[in-house]
Amino acid sequence: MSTPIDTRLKLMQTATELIWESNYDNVGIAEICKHAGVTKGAFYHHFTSKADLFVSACANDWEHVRVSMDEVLSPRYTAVQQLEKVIGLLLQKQKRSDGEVQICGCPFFTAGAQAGCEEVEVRSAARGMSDNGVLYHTALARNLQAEGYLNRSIDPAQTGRLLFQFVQGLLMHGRVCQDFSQLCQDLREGMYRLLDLKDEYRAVGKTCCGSLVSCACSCAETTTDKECCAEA
Amino acid sequence: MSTPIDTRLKLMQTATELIWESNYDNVGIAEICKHAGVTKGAFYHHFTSKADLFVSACANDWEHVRVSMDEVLSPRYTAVQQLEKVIGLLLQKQKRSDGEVQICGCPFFTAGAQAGCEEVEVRSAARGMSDNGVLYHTALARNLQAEGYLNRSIDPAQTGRLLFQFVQGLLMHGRVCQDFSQLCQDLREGMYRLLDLKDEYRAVGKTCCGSLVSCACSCAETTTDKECCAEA
DNA sequence: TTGACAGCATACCTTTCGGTATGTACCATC
DNA sequence: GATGGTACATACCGAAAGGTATGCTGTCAA
Repeated sequence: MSTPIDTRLKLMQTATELIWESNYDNVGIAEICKHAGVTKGAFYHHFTSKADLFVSACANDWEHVRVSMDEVLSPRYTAVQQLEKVIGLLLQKQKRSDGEVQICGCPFFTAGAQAGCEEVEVRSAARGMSDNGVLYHTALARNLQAEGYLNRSIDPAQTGRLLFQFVQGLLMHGRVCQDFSQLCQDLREGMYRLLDLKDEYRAVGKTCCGSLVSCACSCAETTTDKECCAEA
Repeated sequence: MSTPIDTRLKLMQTATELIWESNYDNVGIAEICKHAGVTKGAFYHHFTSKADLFVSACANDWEHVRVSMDEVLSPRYTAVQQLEKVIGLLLQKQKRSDGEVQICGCPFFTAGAQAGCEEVEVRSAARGMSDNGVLYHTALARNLQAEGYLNRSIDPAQTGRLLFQFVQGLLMHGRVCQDFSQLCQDLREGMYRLLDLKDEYRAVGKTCCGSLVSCACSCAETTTDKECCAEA
């Protein structure tokens, strides 16, 4: 017995999943409905269009991410701890519901960048997600600077953008290559360099995976450490 | 009077243009044909499928980029000159045929990252483009290190990846935001940081645009300096 | 002169897409 | 027990997609 709100949620979650693993244009409404176990009638009862679903799914997903990010950027943690936890969250996100690793990047941002000039709602939703991402990376950069972890004086806003842009590019590249252990190394090293983090606070990137990654993943608290970097 | 090779070339170029400004899934064969001024019959005479056209267009475009990159990475230039010229090339690429600035990123790489699990040819072509990009950025990083422009000892291969990933993310982000002057600043600053380029070789990023960018653009040799960063 | 083939043009096919129109089961309210 | 609204289900639609079948036309070797 499912309530209307369940149906709505299921549609958003299914859309997120499918678009994540493929892309906006390539995932049809029929496919989403089939995977969600509902009919088209139900779909158009809850959403006015495919774009509407996308925007809603964006908001829904961001709400989850935001909660995690707020937790991770809590003042309880030092800025370096925050950094490591953000890295952990990012890696954690690149896993499917079945636990298998599949690097998909950010479906919403990707969709926004992909969608041509048309579909303004989709683009603006993606842009909103992008702004959110930059905002949180900016906060992270600001914290790191304020607590004296950085070698240079930086512009937090610009650094936030750089971090976000790098992460997105990294994930896109990971999507093509599907090399998770390399993704781990590159993510860490890239962020360190963009921030110009002081050497003593850099985790030894050489050994990558293993304890480092599992440590990073564990902060996401949804899976055990073991399965995080199995191929290492 | 157009020769068969003209038709083939026109189709590839048109496909590159349209996909560049939109995306692979969203651009139809009919649209490409219309813009190229040929019919579907002509299209399927030269290409077996849409994916085939994409792969061919990839190769064709890369051939042009490669020539530019080989020129830019010539030993005639110092490594910092090479770096500035690469930056110029990247910015130069973000302009349409009509001269207007439109940040579109790399159509091939984007397509590869976007295309779901299907269309293996498309994915592998995009991956090839990605490998090419990494290769050349690696060479750039190696040169910079060899000539002593960097503060730290780096792994050129990893740094090449980081640079490429960052650039792709930057361009995707630019695609969403369409802020060219910010793109200029961020591109330069991001690359400097990822390389950890010595301070004395960093162009003053604060003033961005203006002479810096036009200088960078001029190396592409296809347009005058004036129109490069008009809104500055 | 003619056959053959490259290089197209035109018409059409099938599938799939986003979206709609309409019907129905259910539950609360009066 | 009639009414009305919510929450769907089913059937269908027009448009556009990628791709095909076939016919025309110019060129060139035999």
